[in-house]
This record gives sequence, structure tokens and C-alpha cells, in this order.
Amino acid sequence: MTADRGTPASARGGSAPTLEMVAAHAGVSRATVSRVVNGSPKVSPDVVEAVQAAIAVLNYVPNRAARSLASRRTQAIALVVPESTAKVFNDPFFATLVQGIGLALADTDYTLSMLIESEAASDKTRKYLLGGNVDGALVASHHTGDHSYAHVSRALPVVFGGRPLDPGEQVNYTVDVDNAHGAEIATEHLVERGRQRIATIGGPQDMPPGVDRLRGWRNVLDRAGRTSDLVEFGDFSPESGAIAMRRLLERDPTIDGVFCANDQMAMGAYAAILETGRTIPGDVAVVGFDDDRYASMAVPPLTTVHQPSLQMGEVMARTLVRLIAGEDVPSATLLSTQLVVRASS
Amino acid sequence: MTADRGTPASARGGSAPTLEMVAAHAGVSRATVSRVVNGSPKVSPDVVEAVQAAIAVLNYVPNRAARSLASRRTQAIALVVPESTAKVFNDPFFATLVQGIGLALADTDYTLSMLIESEAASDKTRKYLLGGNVDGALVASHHTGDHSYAHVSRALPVVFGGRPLDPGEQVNYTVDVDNAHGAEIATEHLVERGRQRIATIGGPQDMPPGVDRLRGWRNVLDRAGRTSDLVEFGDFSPESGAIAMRRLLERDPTIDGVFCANDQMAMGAYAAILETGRTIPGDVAVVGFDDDRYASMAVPPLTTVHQPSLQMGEVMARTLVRLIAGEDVPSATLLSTQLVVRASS
DNA sequence: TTGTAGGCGTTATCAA
DNA sequence: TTGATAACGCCTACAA
Repeated sequence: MTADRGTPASARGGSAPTLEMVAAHAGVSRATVSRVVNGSPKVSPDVVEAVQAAIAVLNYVPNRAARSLASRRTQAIALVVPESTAKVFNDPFFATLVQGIGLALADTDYTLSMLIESEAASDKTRKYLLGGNVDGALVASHHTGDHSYAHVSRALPVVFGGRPLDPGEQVNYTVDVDNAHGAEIATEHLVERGRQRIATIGGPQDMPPGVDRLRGWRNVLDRAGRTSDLVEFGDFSPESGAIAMRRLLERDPTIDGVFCANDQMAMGAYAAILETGRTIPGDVAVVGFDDDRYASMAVPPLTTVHQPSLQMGEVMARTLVRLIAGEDVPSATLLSTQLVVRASS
Repeated sequence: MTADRGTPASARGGSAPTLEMVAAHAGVSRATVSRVVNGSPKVSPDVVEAVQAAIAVLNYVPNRAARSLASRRTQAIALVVPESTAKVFNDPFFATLVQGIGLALADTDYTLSMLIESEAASDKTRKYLLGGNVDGALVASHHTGDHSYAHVSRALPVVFGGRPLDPGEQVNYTVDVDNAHGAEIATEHLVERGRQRIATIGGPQDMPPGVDRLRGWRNVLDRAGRTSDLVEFGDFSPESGAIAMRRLLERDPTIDGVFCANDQMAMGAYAAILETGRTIPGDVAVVGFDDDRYASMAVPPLTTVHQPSLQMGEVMARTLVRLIAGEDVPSATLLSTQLVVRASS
């Protein structure tokens, strides 16, 4: 295996075999080869065999660009994530989401292409989407950014994960988790456990889940006639959770329960609580949101709201595939959540 | 914004504007438009302006398939990760790696397309790579799987992250971390701290980092005339780390130091150590490897070997880009590591 | 069941 | 500096 160093990709040895070469090798026309490659039913068995043999011998793989140009579709879909790379990878939510998408796509022969909106690449992404690279797009965001992709949905089937920030803007095709209800059952759980001073570490208020989870917490306290002023905000990172928790404990040292808008902030809260000599759940009960893989490994294991991210990925992908096929799909799907009680509450 | 429901992507309103339409609109030939789009220097200023105006008006975006077909290059590179989706996303190493790649690619106009080798899609990936979808590929693996992509490097420029498992197989263009040396400084640190019974939780022995880090640990103990038999293996997950640690403590309750082949297993070891009533580092000193974001958040903060994953991503990407351009690049690059001493040792 | 031929949207080679 | 005019590799009526 000698190095091809210095050789431009376009000029590699023998270059890629084309459909025409296969046709010649098999002694048939290009059309017939095309039929075999695309699994057309009306080709005689022996011809199929001959063509497949030729394909194997030449190690032929159809050129996607050519195929896409001719057929006007790419068999690829994009997953757009308007977040920084760091956030995407450190948020276990995305892991499961992508897994769900992959699962749903495994049956099909769609290819997934991830576009992570890092630093300055917004226009690059737009061009990619509009440049005929994909048959459709999945936009998975917890961010305002959502509606910045609303315009592409005029040129391409798009399914959004999470509702738009502004309920007014009617974005078609969204799949969302019932965040408010999840926060409610979490907070109710703290109330039922007899906690008196229940605080919350809220997520960013420019992200729907941040808003909805805060609202759920507030709903329960309001209904119970409690005050709902013990709020500090974080950015969903562990660090921010620790900072927020420290502030809360300074503001009110009698806090005995806290609902964190996600598990990572809950992990930060753990650190902040423990460093004051308080115990969990003895002094402060903690409930998170997401049920990520660290939740059960924490000491003590974290009570949290399970986020159906796998299911969300699956539903998003299936919805998009059906949309591309021109089928009728529901405009919005809401997935339910569930409380997982562990030792932290 | 009405829904395009039921409309195949190929038949959307007005469809995508083509180069030809721009040409007509600007009153020039297609060739000229192409020149403007590609920034050719030999076009008169006024023509450039007219064409750009037409592009703006029509909201034109070049079709990639057509461009790629004609130019025989895609301006896209693939990142192949032969791991399950879950692993990729839960391993903070990849987060930083991808970030580094993204950083290096931001300057260029290459697009990154991530191929995560989930469940059964190996052939899909191969076809993607060989189907002319990308100009080159980055293979980031901790896995044996490495050499299964060796053959694509005959058809495409490929840069591997991590050395191949078998030193014999000369894979060109690798960027790797000096794992053995990292493990050595970690173990030396435990020795210097006066630890007497130093165990290790090794990674999978079918992955180079697993092998190299174990070797580093062993080197130091052998040189110090200590026994190096206190080994249990994990799969780099927290759970496996906990299990391995329990076994170690059962085998030898006098263990007072442990080097874990990665931070996630160290987190598992923490749990296993603490659940026996032992303290860290009082009873057992723990050192990890990777310096992931949880390492510093742990209680106590974890001493670990910093992995230059950001740099690795950057170097890999830059190397590939140069390779595609036909430049000369070093066949192997080794990045150095560094010990970060925190409270766990 | 198979082959012929035109076209998909760009780039690139020649002339002009 | 610009414009015709072939490719690029494949798909798909239409014809045989």
C-alpha cells in the first residue's frame, strides 16, 4: 500500500469505476445496469447476475452527485444543531436524540449529515441546506435560533425538535417534549415529600425548555399557595448550576428543596450544596430534568424527570421521511415525560 | 407560510434558481456567472456587480451535486467514527475533537459530515466514502475498526486519529496522543506520592489507547521493582469502572492508589471506593486520563492526564486539507500529554 | 425485457 | 474579458 501522497483526489489510480464501465464489462447497456443498481423488478435473473458480478469485480459504487443530479434527490437528510460543538457533545440529550434518529433511519437508506452550528458558520449551513445537498432537514435546538431556519422550510421539508420560542409563529412540523408537565410532576414530588422552601435553577429564558420548565415549577407552587421567588438561572452547564445554587443558598439558607431545569445543572448544585456541609437529601432534596446517564451514577443517585429523547429522535426522523415521501403527517407531536424517583429527594 | 405538505421536494414552488436563470437575469452567459460565483479574477467589475445583483434577487445558491459532478470534488470531508452513537456522544473526548476539527475547518470552505458507525451501517458508510461524497476522510477511533478503513485510503485521502492496533500495518497519516507517556507520568506521580499498592483499571485491549496506557503504568512499576499484577479491565464507561474497582478492592483491600485508563472509569471507581467507606485520596489516591469536563467537577476534583483533543482535531483536519491539496505532510504526528494535579491524589 | 437518447446544473476548454 | 460547447455520471421516458 503505497502512499498516494501528492496525488490530487481527482487523479487517483484508475479513478472510480463508472456505470458505463460496468455496462461494458457485463455486456449490457447502461440503462440495464442502472435498473439493476436500483432494484428494478423487470430485469431477467441472468442479466441481474451478470451485472452484479461485474459490479463486484470492478468494485463499483454509484456516484452520488451524478445520481442526485439526475434523480433530483439525495437520499440524505441533515440534522442541524444551532449550538456550539461543545454544548452538543456535552449534553447527553443529544446523544440519545441522535441515536433515535439513527435507529429510525437504519431501516431506510437515508444518510444523516450533522451540521453543528459552530462559531461563524451560519451561512455555510444555509447554503448547504439550499444547495440541494439533502432531501430534508431536522432542526434540533433548545435555542431561539429555531426560527432562523423557518425560511428553509419553504424550500425543503423540515421537522423541528422543540417548539418555537414564540408560540405565535406557526412552524409546521414540530416534535416536542411536554416540558411544563414534567416540571410540574417534579415539583409536586418535592411538595409531597414535605419540602417547605422549594427553589429552582432555571434554564436560559430564551430557550423554550428553559421557559416551560420554569413555568411548570411556578404553576405548582402557585397552586399550592407558596411563594415562587426562589429562582436563579443557569445555562444548562454544571458550572452554572453550581453558581446558581450558591446564590440561592445565600439568598435563603433555609432552602430544603430545589428543582433544576436539567441534570447537568443539578450536578453542579450537588457540588455547591455539599461544599456547605449540607447533605442530600437530608438538608436539601434535589430533582433534575433529563435523566441523563450521570443522573443514576451521582452520589446520591438523582431523582429526575425522564426525557424521552430516544423516542423524540425516532419520531422526528420518521416524520421527516414521511414528509419527504409526500405523506400526511401531524403538524405537532407532544411526547410525555415521567418522574424517576431516586435517592436525592 | 403554507405547508408544502404532499408536495415532493422536487416539485416545490418555482424550484431552485439555476445558474442559467441568473445568467438570463444578468444578461450574460452561464460561464460568466460561474466565474463570478467562483471568484475568478478576470471578470470586469460592472459585470460582477450585475451578476451579484441577480444572484441576490433570485436568492441563488449553487447546486452542489452539479458542481461536484463537473469539478470532481465536493468541498466536503467526512468524519468517520466507528463507535456506537451513545459512546461517541457520552465521551467528552469526541466533543473536543470535533470542536478542534470545526475550528480548523472554519477558515476553509470545507463542510464536515459526521458518519457515526451505529448498529449495522458499515456498508452504508463505505458507499458514502467511495460514492464520491467527500474529498477526504478523518477516521477517529479508539477501536480495532481502524484498519477496516485502511482500504478506503487507497481511493481517498484519509487521516487517522490514533495509531493502528497492529504496529506492523503501516497506515499513512495518523495523528496520535502519546498515551504511554501520559500513563507513565500519572503512575510516577502516584509513586512519588508514596503510594505502595498501585492498581490500574485498564481499557479494552483491542484499542490502542487501552494497550498503551496499560503499558505506561506497567513500565513505571516494573522500573520501580514493584509488582504490576493489580489490573482489572473496563470498557471506558463509568459503570465498568465501578465494577473493576470493586473487583480490585476485593482482590487486595490494601490498594492505596489506582490509575484509571480514562476519567469516566475513574468516576465509576470513585463510587466503588466511597461505597466501601474509604476516602479519596486518604485511603485511595485516584488518577485518571483525559481531563474531561467532569474531572474538575468531581468531589474531590480528579487528578488526571490532560488529553490534547482539541489540538488533535485541529491537526487532523489541517493535515487532511493539505493532503487533499496535494501537499506533503508528515506520515505520523504524536501529541504530548501533561499531568493535571488536583485533589484526588 | 432491453436499448436509445436526452437532460440534470456546473465546470472547463477553446475560441472569439 | 466573454461566450459557446463539451463533458461530468447517472436516471428515465420512449422505443424496440
